[in-house]
Amino acid sequence: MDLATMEGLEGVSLQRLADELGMSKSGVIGHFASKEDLQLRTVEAAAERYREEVMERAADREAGLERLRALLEGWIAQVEARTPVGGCFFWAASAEFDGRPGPVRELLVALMERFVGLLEAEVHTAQRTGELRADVEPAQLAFELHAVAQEANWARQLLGREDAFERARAAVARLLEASRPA
Amino acid sequence: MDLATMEGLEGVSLQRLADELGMSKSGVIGHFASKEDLQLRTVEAAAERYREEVMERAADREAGLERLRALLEGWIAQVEARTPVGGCFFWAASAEFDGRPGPVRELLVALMERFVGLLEAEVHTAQRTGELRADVEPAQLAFELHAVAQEANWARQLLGREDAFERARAAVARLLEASRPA
DNA sequence: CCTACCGATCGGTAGG
DNA sequence: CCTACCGATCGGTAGG
Repeated sequence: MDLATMEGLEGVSLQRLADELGMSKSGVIGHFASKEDLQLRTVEAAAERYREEVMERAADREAGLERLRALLEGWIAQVEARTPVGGCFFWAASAEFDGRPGPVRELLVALMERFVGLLEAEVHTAQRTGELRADVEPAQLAFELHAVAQEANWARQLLGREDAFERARAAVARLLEASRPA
Repeated sequence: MDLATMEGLEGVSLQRLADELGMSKSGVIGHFASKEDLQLRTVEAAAERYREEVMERAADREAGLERLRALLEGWIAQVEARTPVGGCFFWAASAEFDGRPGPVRELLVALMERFVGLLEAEVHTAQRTGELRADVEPAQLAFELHAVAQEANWARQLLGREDAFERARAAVARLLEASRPA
């Protein structure tokens, strides 16, 4: 996961991975059916880590606005903890595979749709509890929340902006506040 | 540029480019000092196209809020015109090179800082003309505006969301409206 | 898990 | 602009 975030999933060659692990190339490939299989399992491992560190912790919080905040803060904190070395695995993988058809792209699409869908569902729940206004469009708010989180990763990884995650937190807080009932 | 946006700057091999152009590999390499030189010139060409299609057109508009809107609409329209084939060159190149030190990364950083700086400067101008409130922080607003534009590219290229650019336009309009004087 | 090997492709050079 | 070639590396296999 770390290698793939920095050098790309395609950039993790079997030999390179073998050197990193102190074993032979055939020793590595014995664990995977092919390089594509290695890539799929790497994406699955990143999804599992994300599920544990972000989704499960948020699931303990009350459904609605509180859980929505926990999902976003969990995402931000998790990526922040991985900077400057690598940053967000899914951001890097998205850009690498958005133009390459195949099972890796399809898996990434399914995972990202699930996460964006979770944000949308939590906005919807917060509307039912009256914590967010009914005239807010869940898909639009989820789009903007996800946008500022991804921007934080971009600004930190490419530009080295140390304040990127604080900017994302401020934007999330303002977006949610602007969506509250009068 | 088109090949690099889809397959990555590293993925454009000299042989691949030669095939595409119907010439020999040595014929291609004769025009460049090295593959890194080819990558640098590709980034420069993309920056030049961006300058012509977005920055120069916006420069004709009145400084302040109107020019800020023109910069953002120019960016959105330019990337929208290139989808679904490839999307935004700089988004793809950012993710590919954010973890690779060297002159290509440095060039990308300089270009992206210039563009974000231009947005910030235009916010500042709009504050001086009274079109935007003085208590708005230019760097924070520029962060959020840039975020929704990048998110549109991500949502369209990876998820195939046809409404991504309309969502970005709506978010830009709302962000600017929320920053106007009471 | 290993060594040894396959054909293909990589960036780049020599020489014209 | 070309052909011909260099050593290195790619994913993957054979055989143990």
